Amino acid sequence: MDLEARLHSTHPQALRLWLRMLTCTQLIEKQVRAGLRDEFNTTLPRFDLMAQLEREPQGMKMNQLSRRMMVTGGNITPVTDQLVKEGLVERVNLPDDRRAWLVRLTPAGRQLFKKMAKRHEAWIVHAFASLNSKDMSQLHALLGQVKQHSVQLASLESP
Amino acid sequence: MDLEARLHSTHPQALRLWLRMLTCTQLIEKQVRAGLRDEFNTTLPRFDLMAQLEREPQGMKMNQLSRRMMVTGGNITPVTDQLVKEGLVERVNLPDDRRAWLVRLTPAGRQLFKKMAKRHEAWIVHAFASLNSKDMSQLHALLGQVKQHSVQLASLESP
DNA sequence: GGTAATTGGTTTAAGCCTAAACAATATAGA
DNA sequence: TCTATATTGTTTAGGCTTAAACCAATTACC
Repeated sequence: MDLEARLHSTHPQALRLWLRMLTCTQLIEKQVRAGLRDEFNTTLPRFDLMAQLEREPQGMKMNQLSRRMMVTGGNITPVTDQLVKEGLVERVNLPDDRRAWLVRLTPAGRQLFKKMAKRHEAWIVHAFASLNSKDMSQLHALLGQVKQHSVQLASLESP
Repeated sequence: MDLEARLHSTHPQALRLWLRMLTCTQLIEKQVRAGLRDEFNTTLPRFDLMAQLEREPQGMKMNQLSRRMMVTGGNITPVTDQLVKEGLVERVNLPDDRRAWLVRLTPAGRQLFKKMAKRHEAWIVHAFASLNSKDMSQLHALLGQVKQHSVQLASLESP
């Protein structure tokens, strides 16, 4: 009873593969969102933003954040606003560029993120628990090919 | 410069795999959305709804639609409204249940969907063009395991 | 037959997302 | 220098999404 149900038997392999991949991603993503909501009263975009910042202790510009998170710039502003309001993130003035901010985790943000990341990791490990290590690296490699191809296409379109 | 960039080397295999899968899905989905917008001035949810209806010529109840599309019920109403306004879909009264509608494609909707489906299929085939047939069935099988596991988890949580 | 629980669809509030337009600042080149 | 162009972040309008509350109709069961 999911997306794959609509397939004609004549549809090509790629279409079946795509719908299955989409279903998997949606199922896992729903679980992660539900966990973040139920256990931490937060959302996936907020978690993702914090995850990016955790990797860059000196902070990141809004711009960098939107590229890393693969979302448009107009998205980062309200999510950052919310995290600032919660005291998890701060905006620092950049002396050499008065247009830009440097966004970084506060100590409270860093501390909370550690807890969230641990739970997040557990959910993901659980989601892929039916695969052994060899399966996972095979899947990783195959998706690597798909990703590389898609990235090339995307960069051709917007040079 | 994407989601995977934030990984520590110590993060487990499952997390790396998940982020790569997410990146792939997002890249392909963005291309599909852009295509639907640029070539047909429509959106992915509208296309998905029409795709479900195309499989069921006699029509579907709103309820069925939301389950198949894996979205909540409140979602189907405005998307259906829009498609009705465009004359692509119609709501038919159900004689034996006055609460429910039967939603089905109009002839115009069916005709347009055929064109869109053809293009959609081409985009997806293109997205997976870097994989040969054997790769694709391997990927399909691995994702099948992941899906089955996730579906079981989901059904345990909401019985 | 009559109440209770369920089901079908809609509405609401809140949040995320995009594309496009915008203002402020920075940079490059004549 | 001075102007054109690019970059940075924000805002806007429109649409999707969810959870929760809601109403109407149906079904189950006493």
